[in-house]
Amino acid sequence: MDTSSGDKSFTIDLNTNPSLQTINRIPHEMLDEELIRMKEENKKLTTMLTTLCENYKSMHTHLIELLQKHNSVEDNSKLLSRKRKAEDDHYCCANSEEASPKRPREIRTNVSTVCVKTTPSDQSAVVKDGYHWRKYGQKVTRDNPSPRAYYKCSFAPSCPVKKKVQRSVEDPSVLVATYEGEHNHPLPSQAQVTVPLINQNVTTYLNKFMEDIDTTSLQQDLVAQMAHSLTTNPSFTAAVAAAISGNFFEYDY
DNA sequence: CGCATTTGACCTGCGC
DNA sequence: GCGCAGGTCAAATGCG
Repeated sequence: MDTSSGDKSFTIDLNTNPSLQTINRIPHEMLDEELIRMKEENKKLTTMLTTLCENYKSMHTHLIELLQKHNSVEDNSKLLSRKRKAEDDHYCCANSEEASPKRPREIRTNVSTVCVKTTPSDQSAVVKDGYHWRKYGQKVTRDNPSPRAYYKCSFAPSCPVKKKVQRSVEDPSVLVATYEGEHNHPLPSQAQVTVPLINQNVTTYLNKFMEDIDTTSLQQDLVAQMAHSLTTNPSFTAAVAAAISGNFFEYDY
């Protein structure tokens, strides 16, 4: 793969169907060499992962700072309704498992928001996340002409999880789903799961952040490193495939 | 017939 | 206390 070209498509052939008979015919010395190479690749990947985690941490810290600034500005704005302010408090504490001190009666746990891109022809406010939901209400809110739908998890009668789904004001093709609570049962089905775009709070920050950095060079560097590590070593891809198929421990370390 | 959805009424919290 | 807005309930309705 030529990462220096303008082609932004990125595919990795993991060689997921290696012939184990071929592997068995490889001399022992070569296997040792491959093992050493794999360890080196593993080190590289570990280093990359560490770097990514550090970048994520710094971005997360930056995000929290920006959100705090953003909320302080909005608190001073008299244009917002009282309920909207309450929602901002709620979003501020999303995923932090902190209840608002102003609302001790209402304990919100594990609140998360996801955005899901839909096709323009798809007018249904349905987010396929693998769980079974029963719609129990719909309301048109003041700040959004699109109706907000209220769902309860219907897979288990005792499951307390609720979901609100509403189309985004900025982009009607984007469904914003807010989940409250935690499922007390396993995921019934992994099939037909709609891939969420990203946490809504992160979206705003990332849009600004990505304007400030050289995304092209960053992406090219990352892609080049990952592609090089993964594709130049057939043994690595064979080992990955073996691990996936459950044969990883057949390797004699 | 049973279940899910719809929708108007009602409840609740909050600011003035 | 009143009004507003979001959230929930439950009877009516639709559908397979």
